[in-house]
Amino acid sequence: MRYSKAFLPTVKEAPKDATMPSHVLLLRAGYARMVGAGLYEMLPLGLRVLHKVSDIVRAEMDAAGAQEVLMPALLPADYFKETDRWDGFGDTLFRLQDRRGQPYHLGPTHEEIFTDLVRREVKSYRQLPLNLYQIQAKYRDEPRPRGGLLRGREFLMKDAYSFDASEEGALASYESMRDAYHRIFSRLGLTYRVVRADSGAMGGSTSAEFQVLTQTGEDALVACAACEYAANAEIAEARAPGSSDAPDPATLEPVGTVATPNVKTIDEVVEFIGGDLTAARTLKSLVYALDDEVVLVVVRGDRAVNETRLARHLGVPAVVLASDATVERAFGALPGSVGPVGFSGRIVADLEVPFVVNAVAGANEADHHYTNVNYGRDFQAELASIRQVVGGDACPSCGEPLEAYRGIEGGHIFILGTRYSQQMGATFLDEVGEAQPAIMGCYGIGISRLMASAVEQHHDADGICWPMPIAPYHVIVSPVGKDDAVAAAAEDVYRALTEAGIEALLDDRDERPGVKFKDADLIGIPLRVTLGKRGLAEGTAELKGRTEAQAQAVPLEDLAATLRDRVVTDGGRLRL
RNA sequence: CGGGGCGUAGCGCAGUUUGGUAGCGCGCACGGUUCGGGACCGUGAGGUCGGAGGUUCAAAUCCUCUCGCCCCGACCA
Repeated sequence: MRYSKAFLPTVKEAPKDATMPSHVLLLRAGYARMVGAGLYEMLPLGLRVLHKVSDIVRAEMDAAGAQEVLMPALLPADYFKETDRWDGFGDTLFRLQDRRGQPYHLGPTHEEIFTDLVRREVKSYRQLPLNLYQIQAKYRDEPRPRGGLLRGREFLMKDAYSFDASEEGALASYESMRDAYHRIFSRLGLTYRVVRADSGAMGGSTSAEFQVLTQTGEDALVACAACEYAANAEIAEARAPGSSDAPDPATLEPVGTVATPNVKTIDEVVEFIGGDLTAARTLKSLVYALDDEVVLVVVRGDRAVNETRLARHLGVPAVVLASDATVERAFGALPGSVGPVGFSGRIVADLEVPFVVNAVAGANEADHHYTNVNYGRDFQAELASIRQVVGGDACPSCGEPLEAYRGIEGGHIFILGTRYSQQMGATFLDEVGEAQPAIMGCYGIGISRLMASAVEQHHDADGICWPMPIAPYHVIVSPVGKDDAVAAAAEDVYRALTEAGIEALLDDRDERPGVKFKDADLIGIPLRVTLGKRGLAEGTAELKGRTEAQAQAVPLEDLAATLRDRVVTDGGRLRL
């Protein structure tokens, strides 16, 4: 492509609405334009990237035995009504009517339509397993679109649906997709983790999220640097202190009482008592109200309670802090003065609590705290892993420090079971002629979201730094200076690269070198070949990787071969 | 949906408090000088000030209503 002919509008200043790096850069570098909240136009460069991502996804899906189809985006309401999602999806569903007043919607996800197709066409176990997918726009009227292409109201998604005759088959389909996803995310050049998440209301079934690690993602994660452990912070746990850390009984001091007027928070306690007291040597006591009882929850003073884990431990959907009145009734003191010592009700303590020696805790009396409180001697509790994990905590699987990340959910796979097939009557006849509902799985990848995720992960102060496999072009050829010989040499190079199957962008604009370099960096093409009259006199061009500081001189006659090797090594695909 | 903020030239902004002929930078067009990291000089085009209604001799500015967008939160296959 010749830059002079390309529809490639770069801008110096970002629209003020854009805050995320990917949003700013994709707009500035001429990949996309916004037309409304969560609605984007894909310009030529952006579409090239989407195609590259799609091609990789398609190749790996096909290799895993899935078959591509294309379903309508505009769908009659009947299907969602069959599974109660017409109401269940709520305001997120884009609803519309045709001229006769018949209700339709734009597909936010396509379980029903695929299930319908299969129930009409699949009659026998001999036709299973079957895995169908599509790459298509999805529509969701999000309460709040944000982050540019990261959460739009229209977005490009690959969704696949597997149908199996048995549980084992469904698991095999799921595992095959999981393996394919690993290959896809690796090939895309993304740093990612497979993460267990709270399955929430959908509940119970096997699922995994493929999270692209970034500083700006919507989900908080922890991931181990040393092993494969990674989890959504909502459900993550840390390795509990070992028995070798157990307190020496000889060091336990007798319990004392201190007057702590108007001292409520842990920070205030630490400051008021002073000395060598730290928050880690206090106990934080929180009171949660269940239907028929109150539960005292104790964590180390510098920790936060993970309410998702607490709710799981208690076997309830969600937990709510008790009101001041409830707390006073149960403890004779208000929050800020409550503690486990002397409380006869249910106490749940985090696994770290037994290792806090001679702790300060609320005395269940206004304006008083106990000192030298020790678990076991002074109170007992159910022990459970209920604290919020933070970066630096020990990995539950290998003990090495966990790192805190934010992640962008780029893919999600799960086994659906028979929810849809049962409700919609998608059955097949098994070996003995009995009708059985197909066991389903579904597997999504946010194509346009991954494009933005890649930018979140691969950019610097000057612009985007595309991984080679999804870069819109492999190489940008930048002749500098007004010399005719340079321009001619650039044409030769461009032709040679194109013939070698390398996707090259020739910056043949009549612009100053600084402008060309700034645009090249902004656009983020992985390799740049600079031609100038100095190098030309020696028969060389400069080759510089987007993320490299130094350029290297390459003889012109070696250029095509050198670039070919480099493109292929970096995961690019030659167009031959 | 709750809280906050913003709509003025293609983009980024000033002007609104205190009503009085709509400005700046970038970009764009033309001419000239420049040419290895977003050059410089000159000339010029471009805006119903988000929309509707009202107050006033006069509204970007004051009042009412409305639409849109962004951020935080709630929500989220």
